[in-house]
Amino acid sequence: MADNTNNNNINNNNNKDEDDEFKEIKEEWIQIQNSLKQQLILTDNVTWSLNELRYIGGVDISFVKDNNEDACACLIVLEYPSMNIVYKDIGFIKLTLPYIPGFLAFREVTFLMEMINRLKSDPVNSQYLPQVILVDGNGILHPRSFGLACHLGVLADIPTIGVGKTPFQQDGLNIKDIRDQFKKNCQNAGDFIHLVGTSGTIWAAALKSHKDSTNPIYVSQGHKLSLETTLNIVKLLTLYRVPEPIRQADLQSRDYIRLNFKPTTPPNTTTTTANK
DNA sequence: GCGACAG
DNA sequence: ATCTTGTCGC
Repeated sequence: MADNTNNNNINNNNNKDEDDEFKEIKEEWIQIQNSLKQQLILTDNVTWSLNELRYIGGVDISFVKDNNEDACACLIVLEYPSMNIVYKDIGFIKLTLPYIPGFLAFREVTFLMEMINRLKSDPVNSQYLPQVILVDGNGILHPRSFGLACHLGVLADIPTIGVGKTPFQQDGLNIKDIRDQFKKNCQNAGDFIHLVGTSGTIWAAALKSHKDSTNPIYVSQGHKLSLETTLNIVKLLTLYRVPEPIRQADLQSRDYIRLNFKPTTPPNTTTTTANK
């Protein structure tokens, strides 16, 4: 009865933390996404044409600082081309899962689906069900070609677009090369470069969305849209660096937290005296 | 051993 | 994601 209970490997205590504390759950999640991936469509698969684009959704989740479970989820529907907000679903949520790089969908997608399903079943507002949803996170620009935008699109069966502010570096993609090419080739708003991996895969586009933007946004296919159509839609909806549906969802959810979040235990645990 | 790692 | 002031320009 010695104390060498886990000696399957000879030297396994020189790594960072534990050896992948999420290894089990990751394997499970990969299987789930592999299954969903069979339903993913990366060509134009919509009944409308661009000049019939009217209702566009944007989703985002904002977080409370120093707090791992309280957050605010928001679904915005904009009318194009007026850009008026015609529908808003916003409220606090309780996060249950951590952020694990490459697995953002599992942390956020259930809350996004709740909002979409609420709209789908709303007798008054279901007319505003968006024709396409812009997602704060990548689409196929992802280690397993299935980012949050893809995951949400398949579950909701709605066309989606992934919009990221930082890219995954995979398949030979490299942030320095991307920035160099971007700086060289993208001078005006609307200019973009394709992100082509070593394998020849076109993962996304780095888009100069606004004339004053130094950094690109990374636009990748989510579901049911070609990259070309995806980019055309993003360009139509961009007034600032971040496309308006996502920008509005972000602004609204941040405001909501600032105005409505009440800490349960204020940082006043020291003084219980001196009230007169 | 080292770098990368959406939000 | 969040922490933060100013600053440059239209």
